[in-house]
Amino acid sequence: MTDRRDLAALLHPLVQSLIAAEQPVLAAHGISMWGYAVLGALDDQAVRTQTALADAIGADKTRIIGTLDKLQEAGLISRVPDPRDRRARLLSISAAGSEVCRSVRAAILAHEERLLARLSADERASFLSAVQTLSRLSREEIVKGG
Amino acid sequence: MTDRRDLAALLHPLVQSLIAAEQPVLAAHGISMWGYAVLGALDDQAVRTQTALADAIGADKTRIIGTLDKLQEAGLISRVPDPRDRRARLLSISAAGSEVCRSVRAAILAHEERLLARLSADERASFLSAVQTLSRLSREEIVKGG
DNA sequence: TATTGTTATACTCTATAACTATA
DNA sequence: TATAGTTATAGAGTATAACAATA
Repeated sequence: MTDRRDLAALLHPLVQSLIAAEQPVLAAHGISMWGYAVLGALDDQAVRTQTALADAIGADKTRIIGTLDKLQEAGLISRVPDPRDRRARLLSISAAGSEVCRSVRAAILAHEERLLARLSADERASFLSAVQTLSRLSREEIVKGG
Repeated sequence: MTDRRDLAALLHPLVQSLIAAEQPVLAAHGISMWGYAVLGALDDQAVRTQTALADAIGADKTRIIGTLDKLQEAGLISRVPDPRDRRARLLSISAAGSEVCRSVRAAILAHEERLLARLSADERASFLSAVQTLSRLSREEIVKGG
């Protein structure tokens, strides 16, 4: 191992910059970062409760309410009481929401491709593979050092 | 390019978990995350003003004052008015501070090594190389897509 | 007048607790 | 009594503005 700064110190500023780079794309589509996170989660599969959705994107249930209000108002998601248990809200993405999600993701990935062009083909492939492997670890696994 | 989530979405939770994993180590040495950031910056080189130090670690100048107070009180840094311009504060790390920095870094790197063991040797090397390459980019370069 | 550090203030984000409705 | 969602409140972290000292 060559001497290096810790991963958090290296990655934290990078992530902050990546988030900043996403803002213009999100603003152009009229959605927030949390709105994009919600669309991304619902694009995979519908969800039965807002609490489950919040967990899926690492947010508090109280934190996504305003986001859901806006997405619903914009017609990007559907949010209806479950007829079998009217306490719960059935959440799903609309065709328009799916289109926004795809469009935003394409723009962000295109932007990221320009950054990844700084890496060699080998580095690039291994980097993406490693990021996906590590991002599959749970917080507990990482904290414990699994 | 295989379809994937965007880098910020993949890396943000990972970084949060890495930061959480650092807390016990930092607590054991009685310093905060910002304290560790300051020690890391001063370990490379002394700095003439607090504003320059804040910039170096991506913080606001008003944000590190309490941190500097604590580090100074603990004898981990030296902080004296520049005799040639008494507005500025000459900042440098002490022997004790350097020792704490080294000790904390060693513990964090050892922890991270356990995580990186999940990657193949090839992936691991390319991942670290890529992270260091990307982390050298300025925020402007990343936002613009350089 | 400009700059460095500091303090005071306000703002944003987030979490906690209290409330409503359903079960 | 317990759960889902919502609202209200409070807390942490951060940025902005005002201030004192020095140049």
